[in-house]
Amino acid sequence: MGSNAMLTQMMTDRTPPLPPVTRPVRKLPQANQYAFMTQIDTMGAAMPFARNAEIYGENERADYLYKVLRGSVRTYKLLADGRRQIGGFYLPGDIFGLEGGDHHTFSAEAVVDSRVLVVKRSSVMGLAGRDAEIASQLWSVTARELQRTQGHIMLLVKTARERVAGFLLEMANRQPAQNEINLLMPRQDIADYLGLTIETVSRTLTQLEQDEAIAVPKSRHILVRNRGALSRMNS
Amino acid sequence: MGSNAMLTQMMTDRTPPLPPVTRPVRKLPQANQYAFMTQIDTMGAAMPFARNAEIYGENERADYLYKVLRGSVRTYKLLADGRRQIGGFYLPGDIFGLEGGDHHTFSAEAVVDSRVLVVKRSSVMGLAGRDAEIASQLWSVTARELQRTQGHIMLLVKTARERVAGFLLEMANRQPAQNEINLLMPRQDIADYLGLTIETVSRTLTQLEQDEAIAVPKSRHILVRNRGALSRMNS
DNA sequence: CGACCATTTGATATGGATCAAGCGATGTGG
DNA sequence: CCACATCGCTTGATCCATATCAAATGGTCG
Repeated sequence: MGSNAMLTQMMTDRTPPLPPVTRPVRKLPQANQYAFMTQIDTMGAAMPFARNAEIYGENERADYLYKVLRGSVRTYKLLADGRRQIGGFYLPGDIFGLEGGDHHTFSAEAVVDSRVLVVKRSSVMGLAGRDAEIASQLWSVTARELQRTQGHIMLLVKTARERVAGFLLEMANRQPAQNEINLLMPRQDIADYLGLTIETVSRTLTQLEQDEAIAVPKSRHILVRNRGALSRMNS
Repeated sequence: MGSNAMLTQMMTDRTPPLPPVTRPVRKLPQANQYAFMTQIDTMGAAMPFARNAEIYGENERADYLYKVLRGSVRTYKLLADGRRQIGGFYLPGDIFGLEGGDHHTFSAEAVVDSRVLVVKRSSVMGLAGRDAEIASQLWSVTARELQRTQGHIMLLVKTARERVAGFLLEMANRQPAQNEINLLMPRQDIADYLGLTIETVSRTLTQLEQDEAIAVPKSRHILVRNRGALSRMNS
């Protein structure tokens, strides 16, 4: 709630054109996402968010859309009894907050201190109305997000082992170093993403380590030792 | 696999313009979906599918998109060990098969004898490139599907009772008679949609009936007796 | 060093899966 | 029209994966 006022303020102090963003190169199915990103980069304002700071809240008006510049963002929803479901983790280059309705269905928070590009939704929609290329890229981003959530559904019906393995592969594929995962989020976030408890996540990681599928030199630093074994737990 | 050949054939025998489709009026967030539907109605061919017939298979090229005219369609994915996850149920007026990649990530089958409008994806994409209104509606359909899958995720992390209650509410909201649900699918489909077993679904329905939240005069015919009670199991 | 927070590990409880009948509709052939 | 096979659904008994409750360990920062 409070963040919307802050956003509006930030949006109006027209920050100078953004410096080129340095980010790890990520393999993406469609290369043209970069064009879209470059386009909207000039339309918004970069904003810093401290670790755990709210970016927007569930049920707020979805007047902006967002791109991670640095750090990481999680979207989530709270249930009546306090359970929390995380919808996704977003890394530099990822766009989030793009939803069908005019209100957000999830909340968004910074996982670590982060920098986020904030763009007025109406500007993007307006541009898409005039430029077919932008419209197509807007659709691509949304469709890719749809695919991601479908993959998330497939994770949630599996065993704990399979869920954790799937999560690790997903993360590994998004990191520059293919077999080295730097988790930016605590175990509780992983648990809430996978619909498990923190204890089960921890135990499962220990198991995977004992089975020599992974190594865990530090709790937030995981090495993939046997990708085949992890993959076999999927599909 | 086989269906693609059939589709191609159907698509080429240019069936005459479709007769106006009669369908129950459904409450939809965006009324303009109808415009989109009317537009694409003229672009494709109507095809019949028998109960359980495959409409397309996972990993096939996504060269077409589809709209249910009559009956019902389910999308699903099989896991290595034979488990089946249903991604969604589509009713008359619903569009399905619209995916980000160029290959389908789910398979689609008719739940009951159905009639489906089949439209070349490239035609719709081409039209969207020239007509901003169509492009916007294409985006809306995709974004709404994204919201649906997010709702599905929220279901999958709940208890059996909550999942079944959520499913019933979802179905009730899609039926013309708000408190009367005519299930077109067998219990196994419900189970595979909710990530439960058929036995658990059955037991849970019995429980809900004992708690007077619903009545089940026939196994495929459910009456919502206490919507509040069902809703309270959600959120 | 000590306080605090994140993570792991251990012991026990439980919701839903599994295994196994039973039951009620629907349809088919005699 | 009935006998009986089939299929979809329900109900019962038991088991097991993961949750819950509890405590120990480790890591970070003042």
